[in-house]
Amino acid sequence: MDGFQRRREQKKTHILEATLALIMEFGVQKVSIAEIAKEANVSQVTIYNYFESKHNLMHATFIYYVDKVWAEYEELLQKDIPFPEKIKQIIFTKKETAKQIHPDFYEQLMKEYSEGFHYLENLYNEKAIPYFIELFNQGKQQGHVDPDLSNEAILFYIQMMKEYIQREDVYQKVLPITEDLTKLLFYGIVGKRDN
Amino acid sequence: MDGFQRRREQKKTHILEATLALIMEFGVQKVSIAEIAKEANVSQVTIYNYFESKHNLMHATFIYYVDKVWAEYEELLQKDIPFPEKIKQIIFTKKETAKQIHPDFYEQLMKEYSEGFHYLENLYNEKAIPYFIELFNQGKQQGHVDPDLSNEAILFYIQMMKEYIQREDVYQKVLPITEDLTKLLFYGIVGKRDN
Amino acid sequence: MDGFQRRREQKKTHILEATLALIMEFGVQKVSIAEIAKEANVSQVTIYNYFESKHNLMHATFIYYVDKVWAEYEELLQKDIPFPEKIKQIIFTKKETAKQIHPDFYEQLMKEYSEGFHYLENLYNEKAIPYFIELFNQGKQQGHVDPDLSNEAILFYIQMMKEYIQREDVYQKVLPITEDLTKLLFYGIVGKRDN
Amino acid sequence: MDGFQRRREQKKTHILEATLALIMEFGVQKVSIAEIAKEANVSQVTIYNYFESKHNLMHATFIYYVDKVWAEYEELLQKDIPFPEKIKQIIFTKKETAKQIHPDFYEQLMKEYSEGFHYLENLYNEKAIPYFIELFNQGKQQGHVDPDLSNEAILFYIQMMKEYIQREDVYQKVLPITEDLTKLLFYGIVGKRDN
DNA sequence: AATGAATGAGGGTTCATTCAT
DNA sequence: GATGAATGAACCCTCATTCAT
Repeated sequence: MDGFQRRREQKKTHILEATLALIMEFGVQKVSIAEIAKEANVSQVTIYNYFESKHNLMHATFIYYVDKVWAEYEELLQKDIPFPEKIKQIIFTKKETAKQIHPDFYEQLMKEYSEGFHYLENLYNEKAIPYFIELFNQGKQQGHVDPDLSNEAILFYIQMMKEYIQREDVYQKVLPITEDLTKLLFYGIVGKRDN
Repeated sequence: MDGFQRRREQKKTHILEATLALIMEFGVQKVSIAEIAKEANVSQVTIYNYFESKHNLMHATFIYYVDKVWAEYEELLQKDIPFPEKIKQIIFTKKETAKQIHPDFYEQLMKEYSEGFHYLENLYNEKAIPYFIELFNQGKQQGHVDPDLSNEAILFYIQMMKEYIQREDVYQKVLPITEDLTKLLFYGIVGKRDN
Repeated sequence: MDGFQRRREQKKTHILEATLALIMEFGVQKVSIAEIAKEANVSQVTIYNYFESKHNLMHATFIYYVDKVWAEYEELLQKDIPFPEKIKQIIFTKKETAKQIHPDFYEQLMKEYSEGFHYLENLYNEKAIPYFIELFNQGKQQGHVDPDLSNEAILFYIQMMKEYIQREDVYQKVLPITEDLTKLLFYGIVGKRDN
Repeated sequence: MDGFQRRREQKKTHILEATLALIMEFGVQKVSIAEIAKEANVSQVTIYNYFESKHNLMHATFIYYVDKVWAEYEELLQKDIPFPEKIKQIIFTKKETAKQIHPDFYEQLMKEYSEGFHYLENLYNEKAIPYFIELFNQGKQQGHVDPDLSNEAILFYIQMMKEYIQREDVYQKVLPITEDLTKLLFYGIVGKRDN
């Protein structure tokens, strides 16, 4: 990649960062191209030169975001720590990237940007899922996980806790009850029967 | 309330229903006053005569919606059925009203319509919470619930499952794993230790 | 039609007149909605309330124009004057409406507004053509027209002269040679063989 | 002209060809500099380096076009064939160059590019007209043309038929009635009196 | 000399809101 | 009290043209 290309990529990234920041706070619809241009210190047309339309810009921003999240995630998955600790970290570690995520962002991802969504699903199915399956199977062998539970259900369950807990409006309430939530995760509402 | 007042209330309700229907499908931002007016078969100005601004209309619609949901909910809470069954119903019964709820709806509720949000919180704190506390306490006494768990944590947990499962994009995936999710709810990932 | 409807129609006509005037001078593309709004003393949005889009406005303007032209034309066709005189008037009478017609107008009619074009063709086929056929047949019987010529060819020929002569850039040159052009029309370049 | 100059001219011609092709299909207004640049495989700025503005580029393209048309035309005029045959060819021969001409092209020529127009008129007056005058005079002497008709009128007449017939929307209709149109050209609507 | 990048001005369109009847 | 009509502001997008390399 020559100097031109590199500068171009840098600027693109710059615009994507600005877009992401604004989108996460205000949502896709409330952010105008004019605002993005201002935030990124470029003219509106420059954005069009790079991304052709608001739709495309949003699509590209999604991809950019997903890649970023995945990069952070992967690191955690590779860590060599005991099973229960890893599960706890997966659920309760609030990722930098997800901090200020705006619900509208996901909504748009689902409804209007199906391409972006497929990209996400692909990544998920081909990289994340296989890893989790392996993780759960290990957990079952080591006696940390009820072997009668389907991996799908466990994955769903963990995904649920993770996503819900990261919702900005919810996160505040989680902190004081983290310990109890961990217990609920492992032993349910019936609780541990340690006899 | 005289005839005039009653007619006025009817018309208001009519507008609120139309607004709610549109909002739930398309979200607050994508629905214009013109569309609401058309759906409700009134002129735009009539809406302004009743609600003064789009903001106010949305606020009123939230209140209207929350009351409606609560009415449905209350019924379930009063039912005289065993504890585990009631918990399952609370979580897995998909309410009519919530069926097609649009994420944007909650978002707006949180961010822009704090008054509406406070109304919701009030209702929740003063009516729902006390009932749940009572319910959990009973559960603890009957041995269905680990007495060491805080009520806040259990409530949070149940709320989480309920809300997450009712997300339209999620609901489809839940059906085949309902049994396992129930087990997870009661016994956690470690599973039942029935010895 | 009540007062409201009538006022509405008047305003519509007003906008159509303004549009027509501007279009004829500058062409469809060079005229902006903003300019039309100014010319008609309404806001841009009012135009959208009536016509929904620029495309629709142009379409309506075409219909309006065609009807207008036809009304003028019909009058001439009904006149009770001798055949040669009528032909000459048809060709050389410059109609008020056609005075400042802009080529772009026809072009758009052809290319983008096919509905409008079909309207025009219908009118032509069902009203104008039958009259001409009748006229030419009379002309042939009275010895004014070569009976071997097809009516289609004659009609084409007359249409050609009429249209070409009314082109603004051409009209100026026609005046001094009107007499000769009449001779050419009736006798061709070979000229009259009055023996 | 040295090598630099020659390359420069080639590039200019290349741009002119691209411009002409696009203009003829879409009209002056619908073609953007960006499109021309793409079609000609140069950057937009290169076009500005050569032609300074869109206006100038269009002007140059007109000149280029006119010269091209004239070159084709001249060939026909020089042919040594009988008078009636030559007239017919002049009118009915559809030139390659004119095949896909866009009405907008003429319009712009008339309204905005008066310089280009003068160039055309000059060419016409100084090269074409004298030739036609000579041709018609020969025609008159040979008895093919009514000697009472002014050369201006005949020229106008032929020009009219030629231009009208070459209009793309018209050309289709001409073919089946070519024979009759020829008769009309030579003998008018009254027809040949061959007694 | 040639290019990629950037831009100000303007176009069509939509929307929440007000005016006038 | 209810309505049709009207509007200013804002939005997405395009284009001829200039800047910087």
